[in-house]
Amino acid sequence: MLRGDITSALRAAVMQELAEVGYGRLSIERVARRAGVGKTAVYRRWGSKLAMVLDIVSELAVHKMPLPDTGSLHDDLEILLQIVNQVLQHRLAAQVVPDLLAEAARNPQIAETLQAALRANQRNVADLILGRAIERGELSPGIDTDAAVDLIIGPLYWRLAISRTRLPSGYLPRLAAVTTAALRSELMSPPVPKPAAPAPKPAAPVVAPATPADGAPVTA
Amino acid sequence: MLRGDITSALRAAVMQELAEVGYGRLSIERVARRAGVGKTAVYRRWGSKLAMVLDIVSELAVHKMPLPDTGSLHDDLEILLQIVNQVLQHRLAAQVVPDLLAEAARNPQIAETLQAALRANQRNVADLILGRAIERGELSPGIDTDAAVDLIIGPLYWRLAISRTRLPSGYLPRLAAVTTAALRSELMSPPVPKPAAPAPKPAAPVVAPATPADGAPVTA
Amino acid sequence: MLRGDITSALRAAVMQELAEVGYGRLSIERVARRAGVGKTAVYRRWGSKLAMVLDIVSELAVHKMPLPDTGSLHDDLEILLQIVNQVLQHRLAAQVVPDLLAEAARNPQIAETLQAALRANQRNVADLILGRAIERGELSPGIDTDAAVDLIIGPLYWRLAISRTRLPSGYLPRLAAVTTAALRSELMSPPVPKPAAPAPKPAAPVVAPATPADGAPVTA
Amino acid sequence: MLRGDITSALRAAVMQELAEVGYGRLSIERVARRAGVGKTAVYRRWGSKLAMVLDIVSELAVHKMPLPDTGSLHDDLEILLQIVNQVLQHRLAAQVVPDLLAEAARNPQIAETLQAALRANQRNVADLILGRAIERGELSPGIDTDAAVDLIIGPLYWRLAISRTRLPSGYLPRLAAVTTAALRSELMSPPVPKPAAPAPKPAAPVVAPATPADGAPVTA
DNA sequence: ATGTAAGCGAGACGGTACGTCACGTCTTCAC
DNA sequence: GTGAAGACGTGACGTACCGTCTCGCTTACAT
Repeated sequence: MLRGDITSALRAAVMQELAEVGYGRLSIERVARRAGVGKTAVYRRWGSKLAMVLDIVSELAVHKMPLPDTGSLHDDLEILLQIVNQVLQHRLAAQVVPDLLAEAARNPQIAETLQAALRANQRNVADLILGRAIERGELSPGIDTDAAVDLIIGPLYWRLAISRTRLPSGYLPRLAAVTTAALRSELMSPPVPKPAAPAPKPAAPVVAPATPADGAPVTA
Repeated sequence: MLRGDITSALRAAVMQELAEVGYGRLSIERVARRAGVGKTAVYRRWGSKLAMVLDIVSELAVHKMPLPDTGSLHDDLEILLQIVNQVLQHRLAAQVVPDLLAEAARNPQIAETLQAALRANQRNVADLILGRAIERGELSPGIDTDAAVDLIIGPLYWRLAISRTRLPSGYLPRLAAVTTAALRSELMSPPVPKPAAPAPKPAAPVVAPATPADGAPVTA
Repeated sequence: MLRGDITSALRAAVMQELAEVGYGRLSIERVARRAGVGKTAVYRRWGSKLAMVLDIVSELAVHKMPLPDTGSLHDDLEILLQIVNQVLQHRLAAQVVPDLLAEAARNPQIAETLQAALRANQRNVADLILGRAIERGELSPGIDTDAAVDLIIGPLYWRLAISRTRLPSGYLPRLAAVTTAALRSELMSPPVPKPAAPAPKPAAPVVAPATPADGAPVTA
Repeated sequence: MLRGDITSALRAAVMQELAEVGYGRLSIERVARRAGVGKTAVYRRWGSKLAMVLDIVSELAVHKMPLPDTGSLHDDLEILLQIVNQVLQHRLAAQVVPDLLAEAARNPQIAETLQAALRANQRNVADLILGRAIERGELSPGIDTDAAVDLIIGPLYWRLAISRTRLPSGYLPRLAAVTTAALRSELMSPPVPKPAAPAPKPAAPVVAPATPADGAPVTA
């Protein structure tokens, strides 16, 4: 008969701790202390830090977000970007999301859970917005949907989670417009990756190994 | 008179620890043990974990990466994407970069150092590739260079560091081509954010608050 | 709520460490390791190495030893010498006692504790055995009890703790007999220190300063 | 060609350190610092802390002390006691001697060295004073010389090194007289350890095991 | 109404890491 | 070659948390 108020307090405490110190430094002890609760109360609910975080994060992600369906690719995209913007502006999410994504690179269970959450949640940008656009004939059926998702989400995620600089007014609509145009380009369909001004064979020699003695160059 | 070989061993150990456990869990003791060295050897070089990581990361980032200068925006972009791809494919970088970027959201010193590294290192994608393209007349002088950088880097970073799925053959050239086209679009210059198919004023009301009880929705 | 079994393990470990390396080299870390216990378990019980040793040694010393009371000075002495012999033959005591006594010359707290332990424990050879002998008329009431204690304990302690050579059979009874006779001698009562063959004032000139340049001669 | 002044300074420093912290805590570093000298200066002279201490202590002990030879056992003893008193009153010796003797119980090399020093130095109380007394007929040839040494040295050592209480005036002459009488007693010759008031065989049962659970009783 | 089960906090336990200090060893320079 | 200087690994310091585990206390359901 676990007490619900304690469970809620723990959930909130976990999110705050995740934001403040990240998954790596998150400790059961701090969570319990923050929730004003004994450590046993935590272990009675989840067997480990990982289980605890996975459970809480999964549950949160399930909070359905409204999927846009305006009938036009451009409008769908603009609304989607606004949603993403809104979510990632949230204090907690802005800290927790990149942290968990980074942790996912180390911990397969986290990666899996996040993937599952994304998938269950949206079924997805790709499958819905793009799918509908294809059905409407706005996009070519041959489009590489993975690459399309990169184009749609990538720039905004980079700006919000990495650069973390303010968006100038009009940024989101402009990004929506540019992305829409790019997606419509026939370049997005794999068969003919022929660039406008072809660089015959530029690649390998131009790029030096770039790997220093012992470590890896840190650059993005 | 610090011994160089020990310093190198420590540098390598720090990178490996960063990759394995992340900045949050990185401990001086483990670094020293991994490098086969006493803790004192670490403290003789850096006063704290933060100073150590900042120094090592800065130094690594300084390893100049060759900046493309082919004379055409498209070719520059393609080469740039190849470089980024190459760097982020590296085992260590793939783990360390997102981790440090997430940590940067918490630790201003890390944020600052990473920014400085990026800036010093490239002076930058924006200032060079874009600048030269503008000089050549390939891009409008009024272009929002911040947004342009988001467009260039965002999709590939998302794919390599977040989605972490394999790139299909032809991905990079296609991305370069699409991005080039998008940058050239008159949409990228702020004055006239008039989209092709304008969405009159859809924004705010469409998107619900989306903030659950205590936490934030986890979505990207 | 400290666990008694752990306290016991620590006590034993302290004694063994004291025997092996002495008070000077005794370290909390080794004690804990030897007891198969965390350092915290030690610090939860005693605040410092000194407090720990003092407590343990005090408690051990309190283990009442049976005080002889046979009705005759000689028998009391013989039994006392047997007790002392038995105690100092014990592996641990043989190492720990001289070590702590030497340390006591440096550390007043140790000196005090040892004195207190001795006093509380026996109330003492002087006050009891000698006292009863005086009451019985076996010894003169004017006897210098301090000197008497020196006579009683000194030879055996020297033999067991310093010379550390085996006792020949009959040693203890003989020592008891000789000591008894000496104590009974009228020489032991201060008023008349007149020796049999008095050496009027031989002392000073015969004995050279004997102090070398920088150190002191090591002799006993 | 090691510099003599530095060697002397080191010798003095070693003795002072021995007195202040004892052999266990004595460290090359402190010795060198105290002598105002580099650590290398020490290691060039002695290979280890043990070798250093052994060498210095041996050399000091060799400083011949004048052996009394007055022609009477009592006078010899009184002078001997005065010498011992004088030596053990010396600040350094009072600390160093018991410390090294305690350490000798752990370290065979120290034990051996001290024994050798004593032997070489005196050839000895036993062999000389007692020997001469036997030759003069003052003592029985059958006397247990080891036990005799215990009787001679033990009480004073106990008083000076263990009890460490002031000697009342007349203490040494009285002790010399009592000891002389005791040595002359026919009890000191093994064959007949018959005591005045014989306690047939009281020993074993009277004395309880006295060994507590885990440690050893600390008593002297 | 009482007994039993379970949630709860408190906190002792063995660990790990902290940042510092002292040490014995070894190497590098100045004389 | 003698000396000082100091970097090196080791190990201990006393503290702080951590995850685990064992306690009494209390609450609440079932008898």
